[in-house]
Amino acid sequence: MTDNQPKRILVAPAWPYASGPRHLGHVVGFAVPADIFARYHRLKGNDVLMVSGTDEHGTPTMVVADKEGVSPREIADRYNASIREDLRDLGISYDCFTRTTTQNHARVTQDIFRTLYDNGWLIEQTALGAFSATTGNTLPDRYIEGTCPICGYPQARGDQCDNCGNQLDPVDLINPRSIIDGTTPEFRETKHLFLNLPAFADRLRPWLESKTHWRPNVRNFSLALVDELKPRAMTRDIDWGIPVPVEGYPPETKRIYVWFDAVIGYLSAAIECAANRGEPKSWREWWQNDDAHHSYFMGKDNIVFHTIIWPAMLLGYDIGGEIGAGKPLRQPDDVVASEFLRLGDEQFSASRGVGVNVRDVLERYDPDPVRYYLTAAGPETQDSSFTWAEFIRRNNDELLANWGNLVNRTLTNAYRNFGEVPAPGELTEPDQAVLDAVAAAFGPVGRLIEQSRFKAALAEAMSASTAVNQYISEQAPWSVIKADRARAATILNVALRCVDGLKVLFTPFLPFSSQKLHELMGYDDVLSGPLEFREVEEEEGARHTVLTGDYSGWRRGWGPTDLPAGQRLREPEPLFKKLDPV
RNA sequence: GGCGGCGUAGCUCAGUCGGUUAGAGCGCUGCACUCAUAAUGCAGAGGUCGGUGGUUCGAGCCCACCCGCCGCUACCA
Repeated sequence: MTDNQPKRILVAPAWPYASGPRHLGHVVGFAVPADIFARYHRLKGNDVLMVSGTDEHGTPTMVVADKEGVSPREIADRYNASIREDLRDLGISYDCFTRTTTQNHARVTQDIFRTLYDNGWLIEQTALGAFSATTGNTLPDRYIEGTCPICGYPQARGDQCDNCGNQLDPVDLINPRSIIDGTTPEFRETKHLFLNLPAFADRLRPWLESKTHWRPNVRNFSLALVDELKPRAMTRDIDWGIPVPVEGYPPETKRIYVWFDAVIGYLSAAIECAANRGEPKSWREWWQNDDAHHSYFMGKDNIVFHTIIWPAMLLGYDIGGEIGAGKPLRQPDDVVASEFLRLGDEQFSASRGVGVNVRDVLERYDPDPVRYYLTAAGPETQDSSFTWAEFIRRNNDELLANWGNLVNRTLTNAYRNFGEVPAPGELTEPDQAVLDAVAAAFGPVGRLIEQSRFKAALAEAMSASTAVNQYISEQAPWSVIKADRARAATILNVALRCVDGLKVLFTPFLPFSSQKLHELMGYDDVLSGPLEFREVEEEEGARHTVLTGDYSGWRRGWGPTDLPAGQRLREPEPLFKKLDPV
């Protein structure tokens, strides 16, 4: 990715589960890093395709639906709508943020499932499963509670006893009960189709070993798994999900495992996006192109699905059925997993009500301070804690004090004294040095973004901002102008050009304030525009709404700008609000 | 239990293949400036790099053990 040829970059952020509102711990992992990466590559001139959507099938959606006495579809609809609004308001620039309940997604999923079955990678096995006595649905191990057969702890979970730490089988629990409604689960034999993961181990291992540029946590974790692979069931005893395209698996009782279809979303959403644009074959430029690059973004809990299961599915699908049409599909080039965000010293947990919902934050604060915080203080290499006090402090003492203040003092000086970008005279050595410093920041910041080192990239951009603050303090145009207006014009011209360059440097991280600054600088075009919802129609009147944007009209160019002297400035206003300490 | 991670300045964290006086941001102290949302700039104080013992000419980085915290352990994502 270091040459100058435009590249096809697939940005693949994990699919948020449509079973409830998403909190900061979710978006810090998949949304914000992916968006920084996507926006950077767009600025650089690459062909970015960022696709994802809400993950709507599976047990968690059903559990929520059962609790509320509504259909799973109703839950999925509700949270698809709220999650895509959260993501729009955070400025996550998806080319297509769709959902897994589309006809397109079902078609692609079934093609892959059927092809894996025909190729012999899905094998039928029977296992003892737990079922809810009231609904007849599968009861995942975690939803069963009982007395631990080892230590006698009365609230052991089906998979593990929280008291003695032993791993359990729900069948062995004394007095088992469903945590959903308290009834005793039924255990009976059930057949499923298992993906033969061990059969791929010898191809996955060297592939993983070759990924030396991955974050160590992702690579090491995956390599540890690859030697102990067991076949994994890809069907479930539920009636909410994509029907199994194999005989003997009626949709009334059996559906495809939610994770099987969720990872396929990266492919099906690319196909949908192409169709929505009226170029139905264009997705192949990303998926069947040796020069393309695929980067996946997620929390660490999703690693196994992206480094083992999805690659195995792609290997098994090989040159494909209907979708592949004779050519293999591209494997992940990078899998970027974040660690976990804690709330103070507690783990975020949707089920225990510990967390800060994206919506709650965005109702009180602008998106860029939130993005700044999640990038600067996010759990990039180890778990980190969110606190409101830290959020306020980062906003006031870093974002506003350094970058916001630089913009404000520069624009205020220039606007008040000249009303436009003043024409420069001859440049002094310090003038050239600060311009060079800003220009020189693009290389490292870009490289760090490409390496998924977003924290360091943002710090690098901030230090470039510091350099310009230093320059202005040393040159003191407010003082110079009293005796030498021409020299003050030169200083402010240089400062404005620096700010204009920094604006681009900050755009991937802070798209909203960068666009606002773009306008204050007197530009009329779009650096980073609004995202939008579009309705998509499928067969028989089925409709859904996708989050997208018209990125083709956004300004390109990863480097210093060519700010024209004489360009009228607009009346300055602060980019960021000072927040009251909590 | 097994596997893995973490413990570096008051706070949050960087420290790539072990190599000169251990870094950053914020906070703190002093000075300067006063264009700017009291925001900026300069200077400075502050760490026996969790503990113990090893390997090495040399260890924050490697090894062993110990203490503390955490995650994963796959039909919950």
